[in-house]
Amino acid sequence: MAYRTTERTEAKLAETRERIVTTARELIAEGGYVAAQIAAVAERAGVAVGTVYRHFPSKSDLFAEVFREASQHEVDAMREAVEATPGPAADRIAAGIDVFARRALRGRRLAWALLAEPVDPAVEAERLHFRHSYRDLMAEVISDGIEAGDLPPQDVEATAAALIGAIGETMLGPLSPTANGSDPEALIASLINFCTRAIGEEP
Amino acid sequence: MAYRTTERTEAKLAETRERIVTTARELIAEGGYVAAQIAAVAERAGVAVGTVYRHFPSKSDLFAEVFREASQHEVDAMREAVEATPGPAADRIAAGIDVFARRALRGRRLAWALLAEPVDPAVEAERLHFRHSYRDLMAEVISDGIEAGDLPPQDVEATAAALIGAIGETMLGPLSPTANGSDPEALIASLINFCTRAIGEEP
DNA sequence: ACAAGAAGTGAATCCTGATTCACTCCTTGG
DNA sequence: CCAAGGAGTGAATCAGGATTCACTTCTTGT
Repeated sequence: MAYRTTERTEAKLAETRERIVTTARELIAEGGYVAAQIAAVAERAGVAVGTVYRHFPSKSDLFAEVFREASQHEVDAMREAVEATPGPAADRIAAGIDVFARRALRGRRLAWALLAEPVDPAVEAERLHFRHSYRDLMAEVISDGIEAGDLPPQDVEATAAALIGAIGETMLGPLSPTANGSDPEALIASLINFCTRAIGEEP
Repeated sequence: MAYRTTERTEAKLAETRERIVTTARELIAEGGYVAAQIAAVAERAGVAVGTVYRHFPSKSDLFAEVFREASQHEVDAMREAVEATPGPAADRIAAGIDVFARRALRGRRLAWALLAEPVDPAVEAERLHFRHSYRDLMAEVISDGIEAGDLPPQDVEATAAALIGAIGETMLGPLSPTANGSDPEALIASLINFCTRAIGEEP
């Protein structure tokens, strides 16, 4: 045996892999899944098609990873906002939505891809996980609010799911007024009002 | 000239066309767009593939029609419920949601396909129209409510969009508790509570 | 019964990408 | 410098469906 990958080589490998993932995310952010063919990723990343397959067994696997990283990032941001906010449940949820909304406004395409654009089953599984995280985060805060007496009793899961739907539709859905350049600040304010009322708090 | 289609022939033509559309809708209701290949539609409808193309220039056109009919039907049902309900805006919206929710529970697959499953652009245009109709219906009622002093002033469009999102997610989305057999009645009640609060009415 | 004009048929073709793999190029340890 | 063990390459292959079209089978009016 005369060849065994050394640390330097490993690093180069990892770098290439990373570049592929990053490129894939960029392409999705620009044109959604349709624009993210393996050939396109390879070209933009400066490698051959075969190289992509040396790092990922299939397209699904590559995109599952892209998805996982990107969504984790989003959820972390929202969680951080929620946890950094003191006060009653309504305020904490408002803070979370605010962060979500602003992040979604930059990078609509990517946000939409993460939240709603259809993909193959393997990637869909990642999305489900992602949505669950969002919902659980909301549900947790609402539960606390109910216990503290800030919010009326309610089906926490259902409320949380409905909140996710409302947020997604308002910011990213086909009905979203953000599509036609209306004032984003006003939209965010409306959304927060809506959600605040919806959980049972007077705005 | 020795042949000109007669009334009887026309009728047979129309019947075949109708059968194709109906079959396509059934297939979507059973397995979504993936299950609705032209070949499958043709076979189930008892015609040859070529015949489908004699009636519709392309797959998109066929499904756009399926879509248009089905969604019109849904919106009509909701509109009817809203218009048949007297009283304050909150009650009317609750009635609309109730109808939507119950219809969605039967035929989840079709409802999801209509509302959210990804499709090609031509069909997507129909969906947009469909969602707009829903939103406008909600928006109209909310506006009336505000004018009548039943509801607080708010961005009507944004509220309506958020409602659609909340309803869709709750009843059909991947987070929907309906997926795992929880009590549908309770879910509908929660949803209506949520929406009622969200538009600014005490439940 | 016949010819013209349509409608029906489905095997063959096309298209769009994902996936493979025989071959070339590097790295490494001896 | 050499041979072994990977890593990189991209043209060729596959696959899944939509779409076509040369040919067959009705229908109708004379």
